[in-house]
Amino acid sequence: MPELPEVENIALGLREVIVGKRIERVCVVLPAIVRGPYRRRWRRFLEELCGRRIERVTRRAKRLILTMEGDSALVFQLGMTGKFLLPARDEPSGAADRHTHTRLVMTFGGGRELHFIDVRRFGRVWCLRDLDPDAPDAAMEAAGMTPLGPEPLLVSRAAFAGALRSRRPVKALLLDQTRIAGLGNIYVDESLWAAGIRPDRSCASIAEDEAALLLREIKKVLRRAIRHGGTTFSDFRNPYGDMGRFRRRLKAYGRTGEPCKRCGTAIERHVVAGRGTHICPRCQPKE
DNA sequence: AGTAAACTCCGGAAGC
DNA sequence: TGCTTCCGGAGTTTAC
Repeated sequence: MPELPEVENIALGLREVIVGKRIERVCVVLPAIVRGPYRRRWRRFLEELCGRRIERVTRRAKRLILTMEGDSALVFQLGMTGKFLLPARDEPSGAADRHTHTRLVMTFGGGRELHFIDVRRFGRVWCLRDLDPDAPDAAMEAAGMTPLGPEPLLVSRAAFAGALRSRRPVKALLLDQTRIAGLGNIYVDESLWAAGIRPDRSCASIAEDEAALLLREIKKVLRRAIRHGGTTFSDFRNPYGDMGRFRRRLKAYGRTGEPCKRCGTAIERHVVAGRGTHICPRCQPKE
């Protein structure tokens, strides 16, 4: 599942290849993924992109943003299984994956292609105008996209404490993209394990120093995951087809029954906020 | 209004 | 072999 670190790595990988490239054509294989004001006029919107250069490849939370000359933009939300692939220049589109689950293909001058692939079809792409890549929220909200909370790597301690003002379970808050934007199931479980906080605890029970610790651990986990290329749990790949290397460094997520890396107690799996949740019952005590 | 749970989309994987 | 169930990011709906 692509969360913030995976999308950051996708952006890094795409940036070095496609920035400055001129779009020759965009082929939408599955029109149902297109959203926004141009949802029903995407053909025309995408035709207008032809001949323009890609100016920026950026990330906002789990969204990947391609900004073109003239401030038109494509914003991708990858859902569970969305990924990008940059087939090597001469590769004759061979992978079976590519034929059956490719949802959109951009072709650049020189013949280089970018494929958006998404098995589960939860991924979406928004066609936007007048997007400032350094402040994309205004354009995204104007197009009807759900407003996003602050970036976890940039948010201040005070703003984070504010985001936690609630009586809901802390895990529910961390997954709520309108409160804080970019975390998903994997990194929420990892951060809560690192901070020694039980995911089902009410935010109201979390003291100021615990919140500060939690934020520090969130930032540490995200930075390490970014550095290691993200986590491949089932099928994440970067645009070159490489797996993330962070999986073997996970401390809680997906380790049900295995010994806690801190105390040796078996990791347990529960359901919190409707999600599979991994905890060490000893390191993450009740209240 | 805030919250929570249920339901929707979808197909691979796991279980029977 | 073939069926059923599970899973989840995010949006919507329903109920308190």
